[in-house]
Order: sequence, then structure tokens, then C-alpha cells
Amino acid sequence: MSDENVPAFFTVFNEIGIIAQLARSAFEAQLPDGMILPHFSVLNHLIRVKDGQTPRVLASTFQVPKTSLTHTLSVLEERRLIEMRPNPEDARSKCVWITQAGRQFRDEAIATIVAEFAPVEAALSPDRIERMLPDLIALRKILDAARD
Amino acid sequence: MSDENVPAFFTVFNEIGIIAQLARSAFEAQLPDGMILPHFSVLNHLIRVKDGQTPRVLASTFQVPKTSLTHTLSVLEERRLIEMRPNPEDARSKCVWITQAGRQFRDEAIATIVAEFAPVEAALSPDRIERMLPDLIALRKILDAARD
DNA sequence: TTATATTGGTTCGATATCGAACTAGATGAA
DNA sequence: TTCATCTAGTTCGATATCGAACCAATATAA
Repeated sequence: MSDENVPAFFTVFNEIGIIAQLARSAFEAQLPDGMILPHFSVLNHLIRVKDGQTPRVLASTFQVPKTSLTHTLSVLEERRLIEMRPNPEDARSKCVWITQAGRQFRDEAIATIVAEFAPVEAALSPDRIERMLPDLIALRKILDAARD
Repeated sequence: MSDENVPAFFTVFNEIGIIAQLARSAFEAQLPDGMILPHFSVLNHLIRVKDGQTPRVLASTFQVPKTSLTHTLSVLEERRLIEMRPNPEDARSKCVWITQAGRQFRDEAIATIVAEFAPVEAALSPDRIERMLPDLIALRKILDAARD
């Protein structure tokens, strides 16, 4: 099969995959030892959206299997960055609450990473960012809708 | 810290991360059991660029630690999709060659995945793809240049 | 009501990732 | 030369991912 038969949008996904990997590496290099992007992402989500959500809801939000999330949450709980409390509405379930230490961790991580990414920010024209964002959001929604 | 202090381009990286994850899941769902994206990526690279390269070069191309690549290559070799031969120019080193079965595997994977992604392709206007690609490439180059 | 099916979460096992330490071969300086 | 240093690749150990099987609780149907 020659490459002409490969649709052009595969190149887009390829570039996106490379960017995601590079950005993730740079991001994680600034996190303390043993902390990785999913740990940060959960804390960030609990603050930006809301805490008190169940692991089930979080797993579906992040598009990961619930077993993966169990593990991520156990690390965060171990480090006292979240608390797991019983769900008053369903005895099978739990609710995930961020702690004060968790908020502080997330804020400090952002401050560190914003500083680390300053050269990247400087190299990026605001035009480009504004131009890309709507297309990226549209693409994400299309992919999300295509999931079975 | 309030969200206004988070630079706008973080949103771009966030969207890119989500898209990469969704695309990867959809992609891997079409691969045979036990095969994942890195396996395909190596085969694809060996065909699209060239084979006979050393693991060292491949690791640096894919931006992964050499230990990760050792593992990926061992799976591909186990499945007879690549062959590792001594490097005639350096007795420490090896060269990675794709087999006929490897070529066939890659071609079939692409055919399957192109079919699977047809709905996504249909939902994406060619305009959008063309508009995004140059910006994505520019962003990737900026990130790549920012690596230590 | 009671039996069955479904759901939220964990445990387990298999594979992936990746840093540290190691081995063998290459390179370079004395 | 020869000895120290560097480099390519593997091994090892620790953690991450994720599907299958499991348990407990809820929802549904008879």
C-alpha cells in the first residue's frame, strides 16, 4: 500500500500524537517524584469542575477504565491529596473530595509549569492559538461522538 | 490560583491530549490482540522512512527511552514482524529490518483503520484539516526545539 | 416479596513504561 | 599500546494500564 492511500487526516492525528507526547513529557518533568499527568488531571478536574463526584463519573469523564482510575485515586489518597468518603445516596459508591493539600499541590504545579512553559508560550503567536482552538474542539467532539 | 492565570495555550494542550487519547483508543481497537500503537508505529516508520536503522536511532526518533524500545522491538521480533541483525559497522549495535509479514501486517492494519475512521473522515471538512495541519506542525516544532 | 439482572468498585494477572545498573564494544588520550 | 571514558543495548525493579473475574448493593421483573 502506498502512502497516497492514507487519508490526509491521518497526518493530523500523527502530529497531534507527537505534540501530546512532547507536552506530557515536559509537563511531568516538572511534577514531584512519583506524580504523573493523570494524578494532576484528577486534582485539576476536582477543582475546575467540582469535587464530590464518584469514581464512576470521573472514569467516564477521563475516558479511562474504572480499574485505572481506582489505581490513580489510591495514589492520590495515599498522599492525602484527596479523600474518599461514602456516597450517602448509594452504599456501593464513594465520593472523591480534594483536600487542602490537594488544592495547594495543584496550584503549585500550575505555577511551576507555567514558568517552565514560558519559552514555548513566547514562541507561540496568540493568533495561532486562537485559530487552532475552535478546530481542535470541533475535532475532539467529532471523535467523541464517533465512540461506540 | 484562579483559572485566569492559566495561559490560554494550556487549553490547546488539553484538547490535543484528549484527541490523542480518543484517536489512540479507536486505533488500537482495530489492531489484533496484543498489538498496540507503538508496535504499529515502529512498523510504519520502518516502511515510510527506511528500515535497517539501529534501536538507538529509533528510540530518539520516537522520543522514548531505549529500554521502552527494547521491549517494543522484542514483541515485534517474537511475532516475526521484524528481524534484528548485527550492525556490520558496530559490534555493540543491531539493525532493525521489517519482514514481509511485517509489511503485510502494516498494510492490513491501515486498510482496516481507514475503513473504521470513515465516519470521522466524513464528519471532517477538508478545509479544517488543511487549516490545522500547518499550525500543528509549527507547534510540534516549537515544542521539539524547547526540549533540553 | 423474591429472584434475576445490573451497577460501583476492587482485586488479580498480564503487559507496558521507564530509570538505574550492568555488559560488551568503541573511542580517545597519555 | 593501554587505560579511562563513552556508547548501544539488555536486565531488573517499580509503577501504570487495563481486561476479566469478583463482591456488594441497587434496580427490575415475575
